[in-house]
Amino acid sequence: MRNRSIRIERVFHALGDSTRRAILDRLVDAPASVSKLAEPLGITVTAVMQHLQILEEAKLVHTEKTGRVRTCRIEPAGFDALEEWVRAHRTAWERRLDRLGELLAEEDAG
Amino acid sequence: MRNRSIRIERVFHALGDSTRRAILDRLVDAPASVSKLAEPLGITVTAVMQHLQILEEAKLVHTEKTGRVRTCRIEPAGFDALEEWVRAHRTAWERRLDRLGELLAEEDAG
DNA sequence: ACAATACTGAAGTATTTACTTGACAATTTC
DNA sequence: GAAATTGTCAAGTAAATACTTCAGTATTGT
Repeated sequence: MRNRSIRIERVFHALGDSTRRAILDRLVDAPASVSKLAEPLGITVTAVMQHLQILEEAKLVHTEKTGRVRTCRIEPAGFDALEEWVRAHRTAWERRLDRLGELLAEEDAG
Repeated sequence: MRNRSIRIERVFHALGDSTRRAILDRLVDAPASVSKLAEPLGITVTAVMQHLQILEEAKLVHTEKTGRVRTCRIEPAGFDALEEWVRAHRTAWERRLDRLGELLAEEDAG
C-alpha cells in the first residue's frame, strides 16, 4: 500500500482559498520565488509566506531556500491524494446506484 | 464542449469544510433527510441547512422537498468539475517537466 | 382540530482567517 | 563594508465563517 497518509483535510483547506489556487496556477507554469509570487497577486510577501506554509503542509507545493531566495515548486503528492479522494467517492456512489438499479430490476421482474 | 461552467471556486469552498465533507460521506452511502444528516453530526438542523445551501451551489448535492421532508442526494457535476481541475493542473505541470527534460537532454547532447 | 414532525428565516456570537505593519536577519551586489 | 534585495517573525485588525437560538410555517398523524 502506498503512502496515502497525506491528510485530505489539509489539501481541501489549502485549496479552499482563491489566492492559494492562484499560486498553484502560477507554479504549474514554472517555479518561482516568494516575491515573484507576491507581485502579481498584489499582496505582501509575508502573506504569500503564510499561504505557502499551508500549501506545503498539504504537500501541494515544496519550497527550498538557497542563499536568500526561496524557490517554490509544485509537489504532486497533494494532487494525488485529491484525485484519490474524488475517485473513491465517485465509485462508492456509483456502486450504490448499481445496487439500487439491480433491486429495481428484480422488483420489475418479480 | 461539455458544460464545465460550474465554478470551481464554489466546489473548493464547499469541500474546504470538514462538516460538509462528512455530509458528502454520508450521502455517498444513501440519500438522507436534513434531520437525519444533522443527527450524527451533533449540530442543529439549521446549521446543516446552511451547509446544504453551499453544497448545492457547488453542485455536489441536489435536494428536493416533498411534503415536509427535504431529501438530499449526491450530484456528480461538482465532482466532475473537481476531477477536471486536478487533471488539467497535473497535465500542465507534467508537460512543463517534459519540456524541461528535453531541454536538459539537448544541453547534454550539445 | 390538535399535536408532533420537519424544515425555514432572521439575527446574534465566537472563532478563524487573510491580510497588514514594522522590526529584524541573512545574502548579494557595488 | 555599505546598500539593496529577499525573506522571516510577532503582533494586530477587519472580515468571513460556522455555529447558535428562537420564532415561525408547512405537513402529517391521532
